[in-house]
Amino acid sequence: MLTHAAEDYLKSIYKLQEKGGKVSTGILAAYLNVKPASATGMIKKLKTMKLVSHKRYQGVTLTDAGKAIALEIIRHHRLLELYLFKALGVPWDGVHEEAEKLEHVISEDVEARMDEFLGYPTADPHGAPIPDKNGVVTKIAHIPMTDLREGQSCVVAEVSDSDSALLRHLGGFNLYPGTAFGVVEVAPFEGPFTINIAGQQVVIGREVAKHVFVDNVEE
Amino acid sequence: MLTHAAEDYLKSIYKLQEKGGKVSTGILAAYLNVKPASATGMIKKLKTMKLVSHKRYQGVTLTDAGKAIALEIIRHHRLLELYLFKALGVPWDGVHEEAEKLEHVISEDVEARMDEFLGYPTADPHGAPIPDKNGVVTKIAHIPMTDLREGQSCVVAEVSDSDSALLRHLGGFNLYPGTAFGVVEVAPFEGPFTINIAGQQVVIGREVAKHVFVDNVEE
DNA sequence: TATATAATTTAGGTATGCCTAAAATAATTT
DNA sequence: AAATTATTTTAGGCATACCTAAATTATATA
Repeated sequence: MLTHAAEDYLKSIYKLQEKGGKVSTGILAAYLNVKPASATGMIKKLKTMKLVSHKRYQGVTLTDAGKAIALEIIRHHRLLELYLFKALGVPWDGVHEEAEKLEHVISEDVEARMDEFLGYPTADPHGAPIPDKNGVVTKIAHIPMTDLREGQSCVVAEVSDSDSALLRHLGGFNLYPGTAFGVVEVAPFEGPFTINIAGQQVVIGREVAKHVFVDNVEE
Repeated sequence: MLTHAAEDYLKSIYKLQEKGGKVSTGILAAYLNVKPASATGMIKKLKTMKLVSHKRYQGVTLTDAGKAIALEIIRHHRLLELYLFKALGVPWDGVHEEAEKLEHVISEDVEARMDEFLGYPTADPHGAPIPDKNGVVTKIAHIPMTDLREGQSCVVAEVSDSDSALLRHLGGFNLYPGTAFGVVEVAPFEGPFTINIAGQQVVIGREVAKHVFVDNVEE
């Protein structure tokens, strides 16, 4: 069995790999809030377990085995988030932190029961895809909200998680995955968006909009 | 924040203290499946934190602060057991192991939500009392099933947890807390019990009966 | 190309929590 | 009371996973 720390490293490598670009020791360390030297140490250990491949100064890559574990942890995390949200009413800006601890200790049996309770969902409360039992992720390319123009309407697909202040802010506007809105006005010079959401007109700053992704864009 | 190991030690000291008798290093170590030397080390650490008092060769005692933490962990454990059982249908012989891991990571917020969902219960699936938020345990003295005589009827109050084979065995007879049964016959020479439970007549070995406690005994 | 800067790795140290083996202390038996 | 036995504690080790500081390697600049 892997340690929690090792699982966190694999998960982080996967996520950074997804974002594209090479996953250097430094980037990984920064992401995990540890020092580069610590990341080097763990990478060495994961390498002996054949979960990552790594050439000095060249960045890390997950092996198939490593990727499978990373996806398992991510599945735990996202199912837990959704379960906490739906079954226990934990606010969406709190589920991430909670799931971060639970993902390492939940059994496959309990996970399967939560999965069933939730009706085999495919996205967590932030809209991120939940890998299936076999580690298959169905990725859908979403449109950044910042690409929207005046007069367009759409549906929120996903928002960045892990910043709970941002999530509370978005929640205040009802900007949850599945919610539809229309763009009323885009201020010039890369300014804020005025949108019509649930009958309300609200202004969303550009920095905030960068963290929102949408689907079903129509004129 | 305490480590998981430290929490386990406090919980174990509490439970052993409950059973009566002095809690020696050796007994504590055996209970936790570690060597006596390891227990000595942790006791020393807990002592510097003023969570236990300890005089060399004299056994450990929880301080008020230590007892409060022990009860908090026990509350986590038992609420989790009941939640897993009622909300997710985890079989009662599996909830202990699962709760053992979760009790150290569950937040007070999630715990409060589970408590509410369960309607502020006072006993776990094995009939053990759940301490309240303030660490108050309402203990009820139960009667050992082995004290029962022919012709008496009663209601199962509590069974020992932590031995899942035993729990599966008892579950096979419907011998859950809350279930009523009557004693049909007690075999001589400290022999087995024949009981009438849910219309069925079943034989319960004495070694098994030792782990069952009952209430509401009537002739 | 040589040098300065940045990233990475190595080396050595800390804390936790377990271990074994030996020493110290207590309890029991003769 | 003395000797044996059992328990507890001390001493020293190991693995994990972090740290800092120094050495190495790569990259960018002059």
